[in-house]
Amino acid sequence: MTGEVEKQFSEGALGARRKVYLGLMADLEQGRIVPGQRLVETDLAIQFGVGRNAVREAMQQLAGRGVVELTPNRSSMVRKLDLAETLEVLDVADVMTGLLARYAARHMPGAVQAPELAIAMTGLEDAHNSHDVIAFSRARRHFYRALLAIAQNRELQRLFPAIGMHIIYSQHQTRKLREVRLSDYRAIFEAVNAGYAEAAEAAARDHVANVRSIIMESF
Amino acid sequence: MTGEVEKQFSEGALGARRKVYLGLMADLEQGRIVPGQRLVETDLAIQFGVGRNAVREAMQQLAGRGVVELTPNRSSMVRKLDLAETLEVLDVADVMTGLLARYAARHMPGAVQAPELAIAMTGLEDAHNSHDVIAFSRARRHFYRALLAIAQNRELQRLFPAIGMHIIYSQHQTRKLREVRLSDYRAIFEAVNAGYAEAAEAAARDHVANVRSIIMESF
DNA sequence: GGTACATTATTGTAGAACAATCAAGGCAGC
DNA sequence: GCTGCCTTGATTGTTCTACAATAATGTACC
Repeated sequence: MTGEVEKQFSEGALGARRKVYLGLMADLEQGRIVPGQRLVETDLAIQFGVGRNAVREAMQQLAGRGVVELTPNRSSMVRKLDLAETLEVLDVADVMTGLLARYAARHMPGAVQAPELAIAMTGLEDAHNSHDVIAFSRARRHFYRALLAIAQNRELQRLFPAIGMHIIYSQHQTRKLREVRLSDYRAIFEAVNAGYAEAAEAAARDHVANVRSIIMESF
Repeated sequence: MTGEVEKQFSEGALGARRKVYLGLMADLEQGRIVPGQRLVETDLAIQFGVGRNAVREAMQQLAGRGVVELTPNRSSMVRKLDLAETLEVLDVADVMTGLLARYAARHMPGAVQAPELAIAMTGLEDAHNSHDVIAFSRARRHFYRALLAIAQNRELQRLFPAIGMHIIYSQHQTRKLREVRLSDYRAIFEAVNAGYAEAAEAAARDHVANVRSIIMESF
């Protein structure tokens, strides 16, 4: 509700590394850091109130997730994608999102997480109507989280968030990459909800294709 | 040629973190560590002659690659997959390997890395004939590396090795998961070499399906 | 104005130190 | 003998200091 830094949970019960990791992820989602930006270890250590070790461990984690790029003896950078690499990311996202939707639909009948998906869908609509870009990003994250929970595939849960979509969203937040998408999400939602695996996969891949074409126009 | 620890390059010019990372990956491939094994930070630090910091950074990297599992306040473990999670990994491997083969085939015409793939294929046959399980693992890694180089997709290059196949291979090294595979690899090789994208994808996915059924028998 | 050199900023690495947590063994009580 | 608590040891989590190595920047000299 407030403009505050979204302290994930009740208190600072988080470990130091996790604090940095979550902090930077939130910073990216909310535009406080941008692709291409240089991240200096000591600055981050001071900013998050942790030791430099913890920062370095978090950077390894973030690099694995495709959020930052590490080059020896150089400051790490928030990953920045040119058009070519953006399309490469989308090629991977295509098959992975398709897999996600297919499995979510398959496991939907009787899934205990079904309500969460419906809530996430509503949140997506609310955020869309509010024209709040950041709220929409968060809602989208919740939506995918619900899909992943339903899909019941631990390897997919591990790897899907490692796809460079975070960066793509961050680089194109300001663009009009939002109109087309709500209907996309609804199509995915309904196919998954109905348990239509083939339709869900198709909707998911259509969505990625839509994102791709919008990006190609506006790049 | 020798049974030595495969010092990747000429000398110890590697950084400390990388030394631990590559060392543990080699240890896994060569069976010196096995899924389920506990890894103690201080031991590794002594073993590789580096500081504990470097070990912890390497563990973050390895966790991102799906090689170890980190649980707070507990020693990290080499990831171990039960049958269910093995199948989940294979579901992801299915679409990702298919994507890899399709793109490799698409970019094959005129690819400068074409010879490397042929060499890798030969190495695979040699290793198979020699009945050396470890040599076969290395050859298989070279084969996929060549495919990734040809496929020209940086996101795939980043994510594909993060799929938990390392662990699957490690857990089933001793089984007869080897007879069927050489012909699989040859099928992929020939489709890719000919530039037949559809056939390459099909061959790759058939291969994963074969691995799956062999594992399901012998589990 | 450009090249060589000095300076600064930053990362890479090791190590000490201590708190926090978990696992295991031992001891007491029933 | 069994159960449950408690002590103890092993290990991780974390910060700090220190210094070497490297890259980026600025400066003086020609």
